[in-house]
Amino acid sequence: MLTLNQIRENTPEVLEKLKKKNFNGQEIITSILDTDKKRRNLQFELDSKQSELNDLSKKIGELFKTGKKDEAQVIKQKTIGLKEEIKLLGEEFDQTGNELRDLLIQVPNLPHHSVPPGKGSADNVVVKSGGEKPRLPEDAMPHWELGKKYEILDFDLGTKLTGAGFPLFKGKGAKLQRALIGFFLDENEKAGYTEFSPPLMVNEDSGFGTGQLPDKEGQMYHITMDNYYLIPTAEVPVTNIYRDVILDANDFPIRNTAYTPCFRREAGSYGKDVRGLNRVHQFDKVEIVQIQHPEKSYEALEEMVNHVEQLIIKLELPYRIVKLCGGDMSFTSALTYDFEVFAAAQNKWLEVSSVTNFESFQANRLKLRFRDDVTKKTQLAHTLNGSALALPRIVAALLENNQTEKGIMVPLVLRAYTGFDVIS
RNA sequence: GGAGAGAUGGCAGAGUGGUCUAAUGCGGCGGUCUUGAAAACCGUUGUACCUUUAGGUACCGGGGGUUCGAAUCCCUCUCUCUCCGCCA
Repeated sequence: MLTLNQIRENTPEVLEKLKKKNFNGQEIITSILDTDKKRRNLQFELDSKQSELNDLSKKIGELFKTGKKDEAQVIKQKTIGLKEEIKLLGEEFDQTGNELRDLLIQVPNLPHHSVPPGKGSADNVVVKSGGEKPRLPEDAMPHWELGKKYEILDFDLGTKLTGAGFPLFKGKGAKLQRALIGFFLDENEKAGYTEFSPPLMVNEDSGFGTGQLPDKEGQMYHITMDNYYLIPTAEVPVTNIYRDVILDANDFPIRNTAYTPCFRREAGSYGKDVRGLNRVHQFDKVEIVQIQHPEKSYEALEEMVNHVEQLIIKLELPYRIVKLCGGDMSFTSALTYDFEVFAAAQNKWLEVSSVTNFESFQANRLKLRFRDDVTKKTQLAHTLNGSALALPRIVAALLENNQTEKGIMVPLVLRAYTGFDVIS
């Protein structure tokens, strides 16, 4: 959520930036400014009346104390009309406040100046690539067939237990999952991230804080009986730790990491790259989150990008880093780098991480602030997050790229975690 | 699931209808003293919004109500603690 100050003080600039995100904000920004003005006028009126009533009440109190009941009765009469006015004004004020909020949450975050223009994924910019695409044997298989062949991955049983998109890993497949999680967490810890193991369900406030609610409500599994949501990413609990928090400037940087299963309904995406592990309803992911000083958040973003890149390099996967264009970025993002690895048997690039600086967009919803050392005033912090890394597509690429006549070779860095070198 | 108690500032903790503009203590910050530090003493110490020389309004777990006036009374929800039951 943008702040009113951002919109009030730089209206033309805001409109210009929104255009880059393919969002025509002219109409909504105008009504935000109007509604804001209206709300402020109402507040001034309401505050004045309230102040008047408070004065009268004090007087009545004094008169009662000194026994002048008749005079008190006279003043009491005066408060009747005033109270009615305050009630009506209060209702209008609250309503206007709600209208303003409803408008504000519809405006996407402003893109960073370096975000490339563009309408969709075709306009994203590959900023770096690395690793080598493997040469596969003649009879190379996609990962869903490899999973069957080596009995490590069973989609049919997952469907039996739950439904489509809930894969079941078994034997060395299950152990590979555990190895990857351990490897990622250890690497993140070495890079200065503190490990968390958060709740997998969150309440409405948390869903709102990181921006999943209300707009992406249909993408989360909702436990209606208790009004909880299954988390679509660890970002939600791990960032909401800092909801309604005022940090000290020297608390920065905060670096957190967490492994969690992630649950996504993926409504509306049926039939689009959904084979095998490419798109599933439940998957494992290790997430990194940073809370930073506004002046340092882009440094932090680069640091996170470098860190994620190192993880992929250590897994020996061919990859590319993509800077998302204005039209392809998420609603909440100011700047996003996607990481894609190449799954050779499918001949496809699969997104395995999305590293984003939200600037103060989430912080404003979260009321996540810090106290400025110099001015002693509170100010919104910046939040960032990224996957380090999401497992299923990494597994897909590992299985496909590392298949040999002898079986699937486990990357060197994982062998201490798996306890085996090859899946055969 | 049943019964009871409770939720007040960074923390502890008083306040049960009218200077509450929230006591007091601890902590934090500034100062005096000191070679320096500690102790002692003095001062200061929440958030947000409106208007801005100065003010004003709201906030005592959330929401609603009674009243001229609510931290205080009533209703309701959430959470915490104690005991019982069930259970990994």
